[in-house]
Amino acid sequence: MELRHLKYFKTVAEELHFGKAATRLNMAQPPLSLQIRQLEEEIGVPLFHRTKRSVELTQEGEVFLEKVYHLFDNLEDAIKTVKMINRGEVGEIVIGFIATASFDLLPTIIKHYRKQYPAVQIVLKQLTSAEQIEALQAGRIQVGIVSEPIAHEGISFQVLKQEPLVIALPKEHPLASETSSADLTKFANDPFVLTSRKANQVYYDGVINCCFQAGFSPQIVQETGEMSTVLSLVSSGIGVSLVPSSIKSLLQNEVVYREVTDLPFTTVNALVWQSDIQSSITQAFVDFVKDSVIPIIR
Amino acid sequence: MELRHLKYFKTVAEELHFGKAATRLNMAQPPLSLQIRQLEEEIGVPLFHRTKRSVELTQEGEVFLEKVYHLFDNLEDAIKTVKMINRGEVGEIVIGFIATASFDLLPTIIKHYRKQYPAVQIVLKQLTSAEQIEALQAGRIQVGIVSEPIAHEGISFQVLKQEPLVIALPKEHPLASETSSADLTKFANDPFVLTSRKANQVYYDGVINCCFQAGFSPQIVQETGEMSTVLSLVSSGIGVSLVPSSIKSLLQNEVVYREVTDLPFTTVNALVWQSDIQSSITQAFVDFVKDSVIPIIR
DNA sequence: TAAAAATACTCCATAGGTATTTTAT
DNA sequence: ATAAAATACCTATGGAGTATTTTTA
Repeated sequence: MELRHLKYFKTVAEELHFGKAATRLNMAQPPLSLQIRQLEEEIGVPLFHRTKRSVELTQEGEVFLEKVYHLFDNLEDAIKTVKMINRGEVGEIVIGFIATASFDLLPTIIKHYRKQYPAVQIVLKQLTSAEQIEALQAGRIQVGIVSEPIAHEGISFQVLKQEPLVIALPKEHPLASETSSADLTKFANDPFVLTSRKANQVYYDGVINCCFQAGFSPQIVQETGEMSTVLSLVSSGIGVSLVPSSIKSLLQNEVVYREVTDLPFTTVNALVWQSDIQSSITQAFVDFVKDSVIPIIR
Repeated sequence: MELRHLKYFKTVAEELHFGKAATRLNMAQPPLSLQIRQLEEEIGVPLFHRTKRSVELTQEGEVFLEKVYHLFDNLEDAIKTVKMINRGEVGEIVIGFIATASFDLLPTIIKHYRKQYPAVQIVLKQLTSAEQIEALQAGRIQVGIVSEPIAHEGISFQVLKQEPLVIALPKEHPLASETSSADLTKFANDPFVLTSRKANQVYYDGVINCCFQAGFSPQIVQETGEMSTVLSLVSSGIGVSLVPSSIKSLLQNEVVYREVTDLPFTTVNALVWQSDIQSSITQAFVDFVKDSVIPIIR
C-alpha cells in the first residue's frame, strides 16, 4: 500500500463517482479503478458497494475514510512541525548573558526575538563571560552575550554594542554637581570600587588602563561580583567607579554619572555561539540578531 | 511522497546506517539513499546529518520519526478496525424480539453471541412480529425473533425452535393436581385468557384452532398485550390459558402447567432478516445463530 | 440507449539493481 | 586501507494512458 492508494480512496469516497474522482486527480478512470481494487484487495475488505450505475461506501469504507482523513492530518502536521523546527520557529534556546547586559541589551534582544519567534521557549542564564564560553563548548547554552570577544577555539562572535565608560560618583562628591565632561585625573586620589577581575577581566583591566593613561594607579578599596553592588557602594559614599554608560538608569537618584574625556577604553558586548551550529533555532537566533537587532541598538 | 519513503526513513532512522537499513528492507543501498534524499527534498528539511562515515538524525529527523511512528500506528489501526468491522466483530446490531422470546430464546442467543463477538453493541427492541417485519424493511432493526415465519418480500427467515403449547391453570383449579397429559376437551367450559390477536395473530388463531379441533369454541374473558399478564390473570383464578411451554419457568408457584394431548398447533420462533444483508455484523450474527446457536437450543 | 465502471492492451516513468567513485577514519 | 555513502548507469516492474466492452437504470 502507498499513500497514493489512500489519496485515491479519499477522492473516490468524496466524489462517489470514479469518473469525477479521476478528473479531480488529473488521471484516467481505469487506472483509478485498478488502484482502488488493489487497495481493497490488500486490506482484504471491500470499501465500496459498486453497481455499474452508482458507487457508495460500505460501512467499512466509511470508517476507513475517517481514519484516512486522520492519517493525512497527521502527515501534514508532521511536515509542518518539521518545517517549523527547520526554520527555528519552535523548540528551546538557552541564552547566557553577563549581568550588565540585563539592563538594556538583553531585554531589547528578547523583546524583538519573541515577536518574531513566539513558539521558541527562551531559557536565560546569567553567567560571566568566561563561564559562557565554557557553557557554549559543553552545549549547556546555545548563545551567549559576553563582554570579552576574544577568539576561542570553535566559537564565533559578533559585536553588538560598544559603549563608553562613565564615572559614577556619590551625590555628595565635590565634583558631582558639575555637568560637563570630567577629567579622569581629578579622581586620582578617590577610592575606587570595581567588580572583581575574575568576574570580568577585560573590564577590570580596561579601567586600570584608563587610570594608568591618566597618570595614576587607582586605589581599589572594594571589589564585588555584581555591577549593581558596585553602584550601591558608590551611593553610600565608599568610593567612585568607572561603569558602562548603559547602566546610568540604575540608582539614578543616589548616584551621579558623568562623562569622562579622552578615555582609551570602551566596553564591548558581543554575541557568541558555537561555530558549527547544530540547531536551526540557534542559527535563526544568530541570524535574527545580526540582521534585525543590531541595526536597532546601534 | 509515498508510504515507501516513510518506511525507508523509519528503517534508516532506526539503523542509522544506510547499508544495514537496506539489508533489512531487502534492497540495495543506492536506491535507499536516493529515496531518503527524495523525501528530504520533498519536505524541504534535512532529516539526517550525514558524514561519509556516520549517519545521525537531525533535530527535525527525530521529531519526524516520532510522527512517522504515530502515522504507521494509525494506519495499522485503521486496517485492523476495518477488518474487524468486515468480520462483524465491532459495531452495533439492533435485535427485535417478541415478548415470549425473552424468557429463554433471546437470553440463550445473546449469551452465546456475546461470548463470540464481545465488541458488538447489542440493542434490544421488544416488538410484535408484524412490527418487526416493518422495522426490518425500514432498517430500524437488523434481525428479529418472531413467531410468524410467513414469507415477506425481501425478508429471509430461519426457524429456531418449535415448541408445544401447555395449558396454564390456577393452583385451585380442579384439574391442577393431575400430572398426566391433559385432554383439552376437559376445559371446554373454562374461561380463557389470551394475548390479543393483534399482538400475535398466529398464536391467537392457533389457540382458537386447537379448541375448535377439540370440539369447542373457547370463551375468551380477557385479552392482554403481554404473556406475563396472561399468567398473572390465570394465577388470580380468572381463567386458564394455552401458552408456549418455554414460559413454564414463570410464576411457577402460582400457576400449574400441564401438557395437553394431541394439540394440532405448536408455536414456532424464527430469526428474520433482510434478504440482502447490508452489514457484515448482521451477516455474522445470522451465520452465528444458524451455525452455533440452533444446535444448542434444539 | 446512455452513463458509468470494468476489461484489455500499450507505453514509459521510475523504483530498484549493479558497478564504481568518493571520502573520512 | 577500509568502510560507508554517493554517483552513474541500466533494467524492468507497474502505474497510467487509450480503446473497448459490459452492465443496468
